[in-house]
Amino acid sequence: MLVRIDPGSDVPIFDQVAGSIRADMVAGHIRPGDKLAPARELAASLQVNLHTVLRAYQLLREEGLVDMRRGRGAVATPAAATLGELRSEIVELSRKARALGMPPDALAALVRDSLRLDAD
Amino acid sequence: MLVRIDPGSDVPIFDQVAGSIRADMVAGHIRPGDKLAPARELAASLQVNLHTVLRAYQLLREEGLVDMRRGRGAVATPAAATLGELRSEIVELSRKARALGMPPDALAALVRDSLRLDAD
DNA sequence: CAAGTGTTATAGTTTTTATAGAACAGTTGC
DNA sequence: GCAACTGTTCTATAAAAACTATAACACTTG
Repeated sequence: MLVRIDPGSDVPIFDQVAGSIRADMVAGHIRPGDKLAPARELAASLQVNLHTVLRAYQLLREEGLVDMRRGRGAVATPAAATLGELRSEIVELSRKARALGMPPDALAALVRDSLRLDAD
Repeated sequence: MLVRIDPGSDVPIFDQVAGSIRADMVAGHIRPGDKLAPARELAASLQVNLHTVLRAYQLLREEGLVDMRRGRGAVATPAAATLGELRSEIVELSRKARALGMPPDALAALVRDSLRLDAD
């Protein structure tokens, strides 16, 4: 599990960490049953505080993507696999948006709002 | 131009305003050449500070979606029309994500990261 | 029982967001 | 020309969110 963050980004670190892990689930690099890196260990490797990583992990848990228990660590759930079903759509959308020169944050906000609305 | 915001949301107001306007561009409700509401006027109707609305407008300008000049106001650019090309993809992705019970913020982060990466 | 895990609590600093008021500088239309 | 309206810039403040730091706690595994 390789997590990358950009300290200079305006996106919160905990959000970047969660996003990086979600991307690995979509790509199939993280599959159900796989253990995530221990929070303390990941925090050290990213040179970030333990709580920042834990917040990312808890965000993923709220989304049903990981199971967490003290002593056992964080483990990817079956829901992590269903994420892969979105892969082709996301790739296609990204491709078109890139061709239009659309900034990532703008497209993300667009998708977020679309999903938030009751009907499309 | 109808702008809706949710004061209780965790999404910043300026981001919601920009998002609402982008959504109108995707839907074709705002077309190139259309004038956006004057910042002071929109701020008053949303009961929000002038600077908050201006920040949203300037965000859209940085994305090339609007032209702004003092005295003349904010006007949608040709880029606002190309946004509509993304409509079907966004709708389809939202539909699938909703079926998977995916939270809007999680999907948004996924799309954002996908677009940010050099290659898919 | 020891080592490793997430959990909780408290505290403090930094950054971001949002507000407020004022003055400035272009544009438009009378 | 000028009055009204536009975004722009500036200073200042308050509130909220993000991040760090430290410590203690509780469950799991070997």
